[in-house]
Amino acid sequence: MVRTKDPVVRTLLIERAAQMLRTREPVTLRAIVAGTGVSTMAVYTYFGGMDGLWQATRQEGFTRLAAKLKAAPQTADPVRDLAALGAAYLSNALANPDLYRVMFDAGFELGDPAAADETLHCLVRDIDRAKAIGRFRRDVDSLALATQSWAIGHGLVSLVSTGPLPRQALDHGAPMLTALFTSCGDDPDTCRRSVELGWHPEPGRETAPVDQPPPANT
Amino acid sequence: MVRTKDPVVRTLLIERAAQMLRTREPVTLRAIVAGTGVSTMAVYTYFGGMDGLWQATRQEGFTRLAAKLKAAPQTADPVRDLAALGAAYLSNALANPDLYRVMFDAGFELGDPAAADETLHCLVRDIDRAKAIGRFRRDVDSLALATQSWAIGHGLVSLVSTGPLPRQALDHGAPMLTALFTSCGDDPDTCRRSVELGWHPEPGRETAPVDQPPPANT
DNA sequence: TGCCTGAACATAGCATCGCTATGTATTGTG
DNA sequence: CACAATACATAGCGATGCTATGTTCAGGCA
Repeated sequence: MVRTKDPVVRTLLIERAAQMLRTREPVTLRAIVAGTGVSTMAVYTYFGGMDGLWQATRQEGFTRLAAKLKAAPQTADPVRDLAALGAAYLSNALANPDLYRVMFDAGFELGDPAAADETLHCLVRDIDRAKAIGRFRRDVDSLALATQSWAIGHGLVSLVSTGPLPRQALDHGAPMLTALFTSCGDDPDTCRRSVELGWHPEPGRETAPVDQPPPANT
Repeated sequence: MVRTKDPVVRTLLIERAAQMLRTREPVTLRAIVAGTGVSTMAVYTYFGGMDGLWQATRQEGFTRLAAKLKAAPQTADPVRDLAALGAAYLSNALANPDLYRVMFDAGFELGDPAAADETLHCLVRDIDRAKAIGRFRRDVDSLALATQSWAIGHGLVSLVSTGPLPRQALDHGAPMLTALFTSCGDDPDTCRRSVELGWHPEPGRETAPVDQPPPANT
């Protein structure tokens, strides 16, 4: 029994909520605290209620996404790196589909809005690099292009993860990004090759970077 | 009190659920039947439970979308018409944001999958027209391009309607569609003009085709 | 040392949720 | 006109999120 308000209990509850989200169990107050040894009151002292828990879970989703994007490879080809960011985005969303859904569910505000901005900044940085080396025109609005790339990734993964499209539809990402980047001034063939390189993770690295085991035994 | 299993009660319940969705009230069984004079059992005799009601509501969302897309103007310029379909898609989603969210929420299957396919078919038809008149290359996969256009629209409207992006971010749709269609062989400048024409509804027609009044007084 | 205050937690209970078992009224049919 | 079937209302069950109240322990002070 921990006396001081330790972050141990806090992360314990968040991870338990994420786990129940992952295993498709109904995430209820009583079910969350059932296996932890703490009482229902802990959720209220730590998060102020279920909404606070959802908000914290949402934050956790953005944190994991930021970590995934930060771990994306950085090469001399910014267009390739942009495609790699897109692939990492989709990979993260598919690895944590329920966390991803919570991230973009309405009704809850984000505790720290900087987490979402940081996501966009990763894209903006590579876009600026592409402009610097002449791949993209200098009059390209970096933030706008980053937003458009985000919309492509989000649209694809939403329609696939919890929507009507099959998983194979994610392959549309490469030609879509190629079309978008080409419209920013990149040479079509060069762009296509760069995007293909970044989009498909090279064999040898982690091809299925799931940070939690699939729910096989539960 | 209707004796025979009339569709009147059925649509009454669906519209009541949609209304409560729209006004952000918590959509509960008891709240739905509160003002209608029918009992909670009606939901079970008509829909088999709340899941059935959600499914029917989802179907209603697709039906409205199909109607909106069918009402989109048809001109001699198929690329313009494609952009108009995209604009109609966004317009419908913004006019019924909660219905739209239910449409793509996981956990519920669609009663009639043809409704979703019909949506895509509207796009495919105009894409085929564009191929027929030489705007798009003949080797373009119509279904793939339709899916990609759908992903763009869905991604944009998801991030705006219930997400972190401001409404103004919808303007990204035009350059994104232009980039996509240009990659299919259309001339960049011609494509941009066509998309602009279809994207922005001409003044004089209905510019805000909301089929329900905005919740101003509630 | 002994007590006292306040924070951190457990316990019990409330209003409400979705859902179902049961009762009641109406319609069609012989 | 009696009977079966259907459509609906009522009451209640288990479970939910949440809160009011009780209980335990850390740490300051005489």
